[in-house]
Amino acid sequence: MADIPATGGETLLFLTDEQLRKGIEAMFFAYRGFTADPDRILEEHGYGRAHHRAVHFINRQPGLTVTTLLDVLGVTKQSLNRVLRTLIEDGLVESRVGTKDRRERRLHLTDKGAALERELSEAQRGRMRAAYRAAGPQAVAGFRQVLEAMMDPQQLRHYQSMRDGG
Amino acid sequence: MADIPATGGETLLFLTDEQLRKGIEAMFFAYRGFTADPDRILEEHGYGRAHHRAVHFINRQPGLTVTTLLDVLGVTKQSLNRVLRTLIEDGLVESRVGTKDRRERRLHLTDKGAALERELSEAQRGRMRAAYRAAGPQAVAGFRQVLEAMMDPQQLRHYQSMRDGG
DNA sequence: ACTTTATGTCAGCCTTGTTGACTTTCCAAG
DNA sequence: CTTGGAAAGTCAACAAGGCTGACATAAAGT
Repeated sequence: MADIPATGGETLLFLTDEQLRKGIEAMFFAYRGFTADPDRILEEHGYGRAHHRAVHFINRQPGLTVTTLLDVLGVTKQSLNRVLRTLIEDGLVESRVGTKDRRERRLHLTDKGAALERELSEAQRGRMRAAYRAAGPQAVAGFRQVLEAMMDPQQLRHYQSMRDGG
Repeated sequence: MADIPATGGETLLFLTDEQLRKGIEAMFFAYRGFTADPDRILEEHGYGRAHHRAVHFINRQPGLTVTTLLDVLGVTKQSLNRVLRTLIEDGLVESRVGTKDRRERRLHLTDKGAALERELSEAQRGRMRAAYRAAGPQAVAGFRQVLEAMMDPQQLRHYQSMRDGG
């Protein structure tokens, strides 16, 4: 990337519109690749991306409430409920009444749900792993820095709420 | 990131599932931020993301044919046509019969279309610029390396077909 | 003349998002 | 104990934007 040393020691970027547009299109095309493998698997099972997202976050944080999941996903409860209902009906997700507050529904994956989650995330991790290996460790660090800086503060909060594996 | 030097001089990454999952969620949350600003603007104008994508690529490559645009966007002609028709009716896009091959329709933005494109891309570039500045030049290079490695070969082809501003 | 390509269009379907209205359950404060 | 409000679920209706299939037209190529 074109950059020039600044007087203070840090570097200043030449952020031309062309460079920024390149970054924008990189996001667009890469996101397509990012979802391509799970999409294929989901189609075989008769599910969509919305199901993937639900299953992913339930797996990440077993026992989370519907409200929490709504907040993370950023959709309406009606929209989520449609997805959640089919997952529960199909026996992938279990909805347990909260022990302390019995209005809450604590969401868990069943064995069947965990199996689908594994299938989906293995495919997605496979591509991510390949991209990481191809780009190298320094690139990976930069990748995550830029993505984090691109998030809305609310989203960043959800992102950071996890234990970090690296 | 955790990495260990290998015997050959290159580095081997510890690609734990946790690290990969973090990268996956970074993509998910960042993509939401990435589309948030244009989405707001589009809504004011009564358009959707599909219109944004069409306008973006027509602006990038004025005079491109419908078939080319279909290939870049990766949707069906029926789907694109619906979007393209409203853009032409609203006077944002002009469809000119090809001079050499008169079956082709060459797509161009009108002044009005270019104005919307500018409004959208300025918002999106604004966020991208802020993220780039926050992360620094080295991070930006890594960001693009990982994204490129994540694309499908076909998508990579479209991505690379452009002149690179950096 | 015939085939193929590029484009457009109609009809219908699905997923996944939305809003609005309403109910049930249940915790917690008065 | 009653009541307010939060959590959850449900029904209806709608829109955007994907998809398939079928078909029409114009123009290019063989």
